[in-house]
Order: sequence, then structure tokens, then C-alpha cells
Amino acid sequence: MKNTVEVIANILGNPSVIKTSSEAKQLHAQIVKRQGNAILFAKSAAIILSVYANFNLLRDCLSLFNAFRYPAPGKAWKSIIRCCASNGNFEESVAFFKKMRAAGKLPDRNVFPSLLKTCAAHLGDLRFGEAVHCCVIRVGLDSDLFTGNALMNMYVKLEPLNARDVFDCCSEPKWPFRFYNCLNRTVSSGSYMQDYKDKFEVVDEKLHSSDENASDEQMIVDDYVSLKNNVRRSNVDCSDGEIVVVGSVLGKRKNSVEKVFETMPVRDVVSWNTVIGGHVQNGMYEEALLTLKDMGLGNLRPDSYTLSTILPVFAKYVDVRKGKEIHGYAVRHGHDKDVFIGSSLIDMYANCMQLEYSYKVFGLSPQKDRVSWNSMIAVCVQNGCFDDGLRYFREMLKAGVEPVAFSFSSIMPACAHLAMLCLGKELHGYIIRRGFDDNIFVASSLMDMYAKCGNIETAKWIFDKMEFHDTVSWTAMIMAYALNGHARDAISFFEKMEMEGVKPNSGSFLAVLTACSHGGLVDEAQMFFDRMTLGYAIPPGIEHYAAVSDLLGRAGRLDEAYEFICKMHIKPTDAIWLTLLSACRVHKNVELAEKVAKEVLAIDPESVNAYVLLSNVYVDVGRWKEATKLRTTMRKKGVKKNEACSWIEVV
DNA sequence: CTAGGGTTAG
Repeated sequence: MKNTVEVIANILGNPSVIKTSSEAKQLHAQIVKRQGNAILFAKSAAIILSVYANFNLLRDCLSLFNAFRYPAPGKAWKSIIRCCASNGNFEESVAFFKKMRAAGKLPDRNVFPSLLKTCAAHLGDLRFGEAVHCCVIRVGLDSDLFTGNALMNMYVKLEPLNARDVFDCCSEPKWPFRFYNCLNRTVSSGSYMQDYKDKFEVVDEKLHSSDENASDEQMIVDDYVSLKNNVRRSNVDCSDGEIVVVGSVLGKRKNSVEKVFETMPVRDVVSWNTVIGGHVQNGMYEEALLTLKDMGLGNLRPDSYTLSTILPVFAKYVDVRKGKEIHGYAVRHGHDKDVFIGSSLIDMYANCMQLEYSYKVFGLSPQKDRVSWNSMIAVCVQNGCFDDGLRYFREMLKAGVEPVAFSFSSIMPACAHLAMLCLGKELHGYIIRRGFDDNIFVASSLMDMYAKCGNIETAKWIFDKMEFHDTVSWTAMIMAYALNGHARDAISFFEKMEMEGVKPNSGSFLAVLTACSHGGLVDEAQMFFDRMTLGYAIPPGIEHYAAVSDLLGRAGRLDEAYEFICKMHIKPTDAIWLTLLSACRVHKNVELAEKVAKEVLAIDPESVNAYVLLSNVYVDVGRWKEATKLRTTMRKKGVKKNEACSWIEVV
């Protein structure tokens, strides 16, 4: 008897000897059998509680905790808060923290990390997180390493949500926002950049002459001011009509992450990784790289977390050389088997148009998890390798990895592009059985698939069933109408979307412009184009220009189309000119056709289409000599027509 | 005795 008590006391003195939850329960049972002394019970119960918390046994923790007489001892509080947090019971965790404060117990260094994790995962409540930060300072734990790391993580997760309000970011960048996005990258030169340079100079003058009547340009002034304030290292170079922004422009005022970081007396790899990750998440890539450099200047070596955090930066920069350097570093330091790094590498190589390397990395990774499979599927589909995407999807199923919502929204565009309605429907069935059909990503991709397969009713049915519509799901519906020739429906849906307060983005405008293009609605298209560029300040992409110029051309407004293309702020592609060229053929405008063909050949001297189309124009107006001459030139140059092919699905 | 990471839709 006495022996047992001694054993129990020994174990309680060194609880780390308990290796399994069943041992913990045995110990608990022995204590319950012998309880009599309330104080002794309280002491041992707190220890058992922390052991239960280590094994993540929430129910046992709760029943044990509730048996305490109020107020429970300090050790019990931190165990229960930790256990609730790691079980995902965030509200309860916070509630216990509040009760603990009310009971006058001082939280210590073990409480805050789990509590802050709760704040971060609980999403959204930055104010509460800040309150906890205040509490940290008040109890004098702001110099604690783990607490500091947890604080930074909390700010990384919660502060961007706030920053978004500040900038009122619609999902698309506004024109001046292009500057924010062209970090370390040359922006294509063109009239638009020159325009902006001029405007900025005008505004600059206005600002310095403190002319108060600049209201008509207020928006530009505002953006200009914020831009100027945001550029920290004076690295906007407008010298030759090209604007190159080197370095982060979003790194305006210091954010809380940086503030916490700077006040930390001791930092470890986790601290650095958290700051780097925060920068990456906020799109502050240059800051992230600088921080990485600073980290190397100290005695800290990047670990596998660091590498998988920094790789997306090179994916965004499309800098495969730097990405490979990281890959090499990972191999040299034995991190190349890490699944997280593997997934980042797959994505990075694919973004840098080196899909072959993505395949290799994936093939060589010893353990493949859900994310690496899904990354592989996504990059295949995004790069147009639909068959490979489908193959990987099937292989994933064969490997026994359960598809998630992510998998379906990644694979569905493959069905859409290949117009494989049968497979799409099969997957739709799977999606419904798994209950993924209320996922907004999955639903949007399904709508797109049905629309591309001509099944507009089902697309509408899915749209109506969704409880919440975002820009993408609205856009998918507009595109569904557009692709199937319902131009007016597409337009009215666009207007409905605006009325519901959902901001259209560049994709939505592409959809509505496509609708106009298919419906021959020239004036409407121009109106929408202006609304996009002037009203919403969304910079048009090549597809928007293509839709409008194609429409103008087909309506016979050839000179307007030509003017329109010449005024583009990005370099026209040969494809854009070719659509105009074929419009010239339809409307038998030889002079313009010659001019346009010259433009195409300047971009692609071997362009078969330019030769063929121009010679067809000559044929159509009966200028046989010129047509023959052109065909001869073609043959001399060795330009050959490509063979065309198409396919259908046989059911 | 507590903290950090990767992939989606038009």
C-alpha cells in the first residue's frame, strides 16, 4: 500500500515518464481510489490534467477541470486553455482565458502561445488579438521568444484583413495599383505608361503649387500621394518612359509584425520564418527577400520552413534561376524530401514554364500527400496539359488519396476545355456524394464546365442553388450566357451583379465583352470597355482589347479598330492583328489589309496566316497578280500551312 | 513546455 503511494508520488514528480494515454488514465484511477485529502487531490489533479492535455484528451480534461473548486490552480488553467486550442475549440479556449483573468490568475509564458494561436485561427478578431497583446505587455512577457513568435503569427493572419479595408482593394488592381504589382519587374512600355508619367508630373506640380482646385483629378492625387508615401527606397525609375519599381511599395508604415519583431530581444528561426512568411502573404516580396538576407547575416541557417515560404516568391517573379538555387540549397541540406518544399517547387517550376521539372520533382518525391497531388493536377491543367491532369487525378484516386474540393475545382477546367461533358457529369456526381457542391470554387468551375459544353440550364441551376455568389460565380454565369449566344441575358446578369453590390473584375468584363462580341453589340461593348477602364480603373488585358477590336472589325468599322489597336497600352500580339486582317478580308479593304499584314509580319515574319489572309484579300478583289506573288514569296521563304485538327467526344 | 509552412474557379 505504502509502496503504491510512493510510486504515484514519484510519477507525479516527473510526469514525463507517462508515455501513453492509458498509463495516464491508470494513474488517474489510482489517485481517485486514494483521494481523501482535498489539497493533495488538487495538486495531483492539476498534474494529471496537464498530462491529459499533452495527449489531447479534451473530454477528460474538461471533466477533471470541472471537478476543481473555484478558482482552479494556475497550472490547471493553462492546461485546459491549451487543450481546447489544440482541439479546435477556440471559443472555449478564449472563454477559459477570460475566466482565468477574472479569477485573478496571472497567465504565464505557456498560456499565450496557444491562446494567440486561437486568435489567429479563430479568424477576424484582430481587436481581441490586440487585447491579448496588451495583456502580454502588462504581465511583462513581451520579451518572451515563444510569445513573440505567436504574436507575430497572429498579426500575419489577422492584419492583412484590415489592410484590405484600408486600400479598398477590389479583387483587381486599379491602374495605379499596377505599380504595386510590378515589383522588380519591367512593365511593358507603351503609351499608357507615358500617359501616367505625364499625369504624375502634372499632379506633382499641382501638389507643390498647393493648388486646391485639383478635385477633378482627386483620385489620381490620392493614389499618387499614397504611392509616394509607399515607396520607401525611392526606387521608381521613370527615366525613359518605362516605369520600373524595384523593391516593395506596399512596405509603407511598419506593420505590427515588424514592430513585434524589432522589439524581440531574442529571435530564432521561427521568428525569422514568421516575418518572411508575413511579407510573402502580403505580396511584399522584396521585403521577404531582404529579410531572408538579413537572416543569413545572423548565424541562422534557413530551414525547410524558410525554403517553402520563399519559393512562391520566385514563382511570382518567374525567376527560375533563383528558384533553382533554392532547390539546390534544399538538396544540399537534405530538405528535398520535404513534401512542403516539393509542392512549392512543383508550383514554382510550372509558373516559370518549366513543367518538365514539375513532373520530375513530383516523380522523385518519396511521399506524396494530398497537397502535392493536387498541386500537380492544378499545374497540369493550368498549363493546358489536360490529359496529364486527368491522368494524375486518376492516379491520385488509385493511390488512395481522397480528393478534396480543391481537387475538383482544379480538374474541372480540363473537362471544360476538352468539352468532356460525360466525365464532367461523372465528377459532378462524385462531388454531390462528397458534399463538395456547396463549395464556391467547385460550383463555379462546374458552371463553367456545363457552359462550355453548351448546357446552360444546368449552369443556371447550379447558380440558383448557391447560397452566396461572389464575383467569380457571377462571372461564370455571365460567361455561360455569353458563350451560348445569349448576349442580352449576359448583359442583364452583369447589371444584376452590380446591383447586388458585387464588384466586377477584369474577368467579368471579359465575359460581358465576349457577350457583346458574339451578339454584334458594338456600342455596348465600347460602353463596357470604358466602364471598365474609366469607371472601375481596371487595366485592360490583351483579351479585352481582342474582344473589342474583333467586334469593331466584324462590324466593318475597320479604321476605328485599327486606331483602337494602335492606342493599346500593351504591345499588340499577332493574334489581335490577324483578327483585324480577317475582318479586312470580309470587308474587302485592301489598303488596310496590307498595313495590318505588315504589322503581323513585324511580330512573326513566318506568319502563315498573314500571308494566306492577305493573298485571299487580293483574290477576293480580283488582284490575282499580287496574290500569286505573295504565294511565291511564301514558298520561297518556306512558310507552310499548318495542318489543322479537331476532335469530338464519341459517347 | 508553449510558436511557424505548400496547392484551387472565369
